[in-house]
Amino acid sequence: MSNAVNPNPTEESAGYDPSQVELKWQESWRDLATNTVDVANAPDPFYALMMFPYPSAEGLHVGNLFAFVGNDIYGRFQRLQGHNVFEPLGYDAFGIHSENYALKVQKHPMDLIPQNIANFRRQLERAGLMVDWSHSLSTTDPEYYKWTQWVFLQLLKQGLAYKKQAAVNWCPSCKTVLANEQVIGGACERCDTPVEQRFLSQWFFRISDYAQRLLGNLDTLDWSETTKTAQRNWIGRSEGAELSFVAKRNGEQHSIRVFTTRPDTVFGATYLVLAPEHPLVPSLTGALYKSAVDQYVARSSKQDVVSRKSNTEKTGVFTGAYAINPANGEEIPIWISDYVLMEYGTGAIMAVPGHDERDFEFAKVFGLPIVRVVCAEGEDPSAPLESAFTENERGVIVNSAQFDGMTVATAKREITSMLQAKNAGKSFVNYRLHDWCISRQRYWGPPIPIIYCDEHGAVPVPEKDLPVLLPHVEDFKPDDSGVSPLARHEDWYRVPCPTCGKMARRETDVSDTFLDSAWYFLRYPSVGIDEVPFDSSLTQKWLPVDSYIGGNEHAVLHLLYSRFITMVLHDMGFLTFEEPFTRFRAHGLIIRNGAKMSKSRGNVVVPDHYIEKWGADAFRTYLMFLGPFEEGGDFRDASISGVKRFLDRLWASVNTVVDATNANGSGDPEVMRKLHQTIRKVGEDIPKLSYNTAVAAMMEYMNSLRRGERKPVRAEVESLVQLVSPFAPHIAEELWLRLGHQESVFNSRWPKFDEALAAEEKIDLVIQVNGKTRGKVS
RNA sequence: GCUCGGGUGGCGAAACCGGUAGACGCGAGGGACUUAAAAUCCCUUGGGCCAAAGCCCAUGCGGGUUCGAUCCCCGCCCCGAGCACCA
Repeated sequence: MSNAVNPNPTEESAGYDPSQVELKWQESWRDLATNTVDVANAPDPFYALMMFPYPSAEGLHVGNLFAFVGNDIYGRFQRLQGHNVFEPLGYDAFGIHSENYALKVQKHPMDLIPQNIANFRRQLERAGLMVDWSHSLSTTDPEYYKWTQWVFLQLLKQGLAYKKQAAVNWCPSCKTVLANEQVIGGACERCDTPVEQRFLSQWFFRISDYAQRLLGNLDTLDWSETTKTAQRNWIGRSEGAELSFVAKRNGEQHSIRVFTTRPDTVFGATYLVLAPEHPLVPSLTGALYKSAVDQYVARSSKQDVVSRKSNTEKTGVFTGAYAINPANGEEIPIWISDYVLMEYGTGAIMAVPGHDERDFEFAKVFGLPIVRVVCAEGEDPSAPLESAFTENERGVIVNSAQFDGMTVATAKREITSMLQAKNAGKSFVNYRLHDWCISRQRYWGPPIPIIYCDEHGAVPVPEKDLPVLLPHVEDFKPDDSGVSPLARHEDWYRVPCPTCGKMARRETDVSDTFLDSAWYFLRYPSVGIDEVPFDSSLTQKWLPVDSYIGGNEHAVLHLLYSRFITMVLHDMGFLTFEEPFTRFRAHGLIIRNGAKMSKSRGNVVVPDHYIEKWGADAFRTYLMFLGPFEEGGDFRDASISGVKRFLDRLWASVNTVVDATNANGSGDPEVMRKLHQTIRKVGEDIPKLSYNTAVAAMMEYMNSLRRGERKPVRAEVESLVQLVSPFAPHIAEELWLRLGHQESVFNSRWPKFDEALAAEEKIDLVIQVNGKTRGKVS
């Protein structure tokens, strides 16, 4: 006999060989369509959704798998509860990511993406997910993006899509426009290049019209609190007042509107500041000041956003003009400074240096008057301010005529109504949320379905002509002309006007990837239906999504955009609900050596060889055992052996039962009690996504099952197999079969626990003296 | 700066509603089996004092409330995430 023998005996019942078991069951699930749902006829639908991945060339990494497995466990558990669980999975394959990669390796994304998808599919199947592959999709399929274009046309129809010439964030490295939310600290979120300002004509969605609804509905959603907070911050509601200051110049009156959260301090407004881009700047600037103002405006428009926003010292110029403070009739100077942003509020502020740090700093630099209008109790109202007094909780109004002595809260209200009576102000709620710029001057996305005609302007492509196919062009490299590479392809670009038939031009921009992902969950149940984006009865049946799991990196953008699109489609009568995700939980991040996994850091861990070595079941269970699902953790392979040992013991215990001639006894009372406690514990933990403690509980049970020399009986192991099945589906399926069941364990029902049995039988009475434990009586 | 998380053994972590802190796993130490190793199985494992029974200390730091605090309150320190010249 040769020494190079296979360490694993091949005899069926002898040893546990994960890969043999797993491949066998994966094939069986495929053949028997175990994971496929009859979407039209499911009596008890449950939609368990996971955020779809971007199919990168590197393949699925353990961070992705961690999230998918977490969702899979939840889905399988719901199935064992008797629901018809729909767990679809597709690919978010458009976008700058794929395009940049394609450019780098000099291949066409239309060739690359299918390869990547095939690789992902292989990895996902190997991991044993309960995915219904008959309802998969890719955002790059024309039969999908046809409807993405349709969504755009619906927003256009509602007046919620509009085009404007706008200062946009331009990434000089990616050579494209970025949405505000893709600019992180003034730099491109993808390549960290400082972002510049450019003026381009862009398509926007009026998401800011929905700010209040998007904010208000959050209170009704069962979502991770962290995610809701992030959305609230992003929407950024500020309550205050909009005030008007009148300025005169060359006999003309100009009303300058400002937004403030502190109308109570208006008596302390000693000057106004306009953003350099403010439209009134030219008409307010006096002849003497023109060259200084022009210079300043030119300088700030050239400056990139990063350095402008991180300017430490206040800079600015005087316009030569004055305005009247509507509260006290005083003339106050009008300045220009880049610390006032055109994008927020009205692009102009009233400066109250006594009670705003930035205004204080500015006033110090330019020697402008600082007036105190709020005092802490007992303070001298005439004492000069050393710094801005911004605390308003215990402030009292001073130097403000009849409002003196009021609290800040009262003065806010009273002063606003006084100004309103003078027609110089009103209460106003301002939001930080900006309209969503969806134009991208790139190739790899769905073309925006618009045709420009000299006579008829921007004409929507008729719905019957959708999709506007993205042509397969060899030359898709962006340049810095500011127009999409598609503009260089005349045969695609020139097209007759749908209205008059004269030659016209296509819109050459493609839409933002976030639009692709803002409605994909509506499509899954209807995959394969050509006539509509989502069939109304299927949608009625499956949506809103019962459980959505995804990363918190999408807490703001993707989730906000999806909610917005859903609301719009609801308002148009396409949907009966206005919130797409009933329940959302953010999973934690799997990090490696203290850092997020990324190719550039070189710390990406691919699951393939772990699955090969330990098996998908052990790897899945290990990932869940690593730490709390909603917190994630550092990836170490250290304790995977413990999980594997647990599965080995499970295998051995169940096979002992299978091999025994008479294992049908009633079970050891102590063990049975523990079993029922475990059934209860695991059943409580899974819905809470407390997977690590569920695994611990099963391990604990395994320990008590094996105590002593005794052999387990059927009653002691049968439901354990069911408890394990969401985590380790293959081994569970195999053991279930060996226990003599004809049907899949996933067609069985989650075991019930016996209340009385599961209750603690012994009560430990702890004796404490002066709060210190002094012993116990059982 | 503001808003959320979080800080517990050598490590990952558990602890319901204020009631035996450290379940479960890894690692480490010891033992059984073995010619030997691997695998498997058993025991020990927060720190300290003690021959032992037992006692003391311990959940980032300092106070407080309570018969009793990892948990509640006040004041700090550190780590992570988000927002940020947002008026």
